[in-house]
Amino acid sequence: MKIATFNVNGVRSRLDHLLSWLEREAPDIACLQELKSTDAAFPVGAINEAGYGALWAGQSSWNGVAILAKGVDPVESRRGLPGNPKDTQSRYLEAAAHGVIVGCLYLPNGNPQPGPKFDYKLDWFERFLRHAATLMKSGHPVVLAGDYNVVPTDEDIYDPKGWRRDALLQPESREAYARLLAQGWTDALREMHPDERIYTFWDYFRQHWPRDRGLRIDHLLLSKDLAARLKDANVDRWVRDLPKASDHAPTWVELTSPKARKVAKRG
DNA sequence: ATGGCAAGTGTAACTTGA
Repeated sequence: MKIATFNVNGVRSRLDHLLSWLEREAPDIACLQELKSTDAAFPVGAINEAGYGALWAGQSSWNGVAILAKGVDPVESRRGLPGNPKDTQSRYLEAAAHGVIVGCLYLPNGNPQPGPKFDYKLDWFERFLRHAATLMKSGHPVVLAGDYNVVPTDEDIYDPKGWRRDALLQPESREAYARLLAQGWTDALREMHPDERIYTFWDYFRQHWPRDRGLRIDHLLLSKDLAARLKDANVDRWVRDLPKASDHAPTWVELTSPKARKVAKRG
């Protein structure tokens, strides 16, 4: 089973790319971020025609997350993080599909820092940490997939010095991510590729994509039982190479089938 | 320290992203 996350940077302007990617890679579950679309304008018809059920939490102009599931309708388990009813930004959606619970997140960017946007990022992160701990304790098979807007280590960026003041590399951001992993989550890409430089985002400036100057900020975190089923993880770089591409590439994990439960033999 | 590019809103020029 393949589970993917893709920051589309506008689901309507990227619809052709999204459909091409779904057709070619056929993920069983796909988490989308940065829809930049209202709920009413979300292209559910085209996604259904592509063979996917969908849940979405849109918002005018910015943010927005969606969960797609191949051949089934994902069953919503949560819309928005607990802990702050005043937060109206569409950044978290959670559902059950194909035997797993998937949390789709778009963690705030936080620039410029310091400032209110960075404060919001850290506050959102704390609420996410609390909810992630609850999910971990539940014992369910869970994947937390999305755009975390955190470069976990200096091995996850082409030039840490050039970005040292950026919100994505701040000690507070990295420490929060480390605390998340300390709950017992497995960073699937890093687990599969412990010594490789792997990027999921290349900004639009200074020809960073052709020069492969990227950042690893889109992550899939697996609960313990799912980590035991981890078979492969990687980045669909070809999508980033399309004309008018999103600045992120789809990132995915492949899991083996859950171990068949032993059935008592008759007789 | 700043800007480079892109998308949305809305139709000029801003806000935001990372």
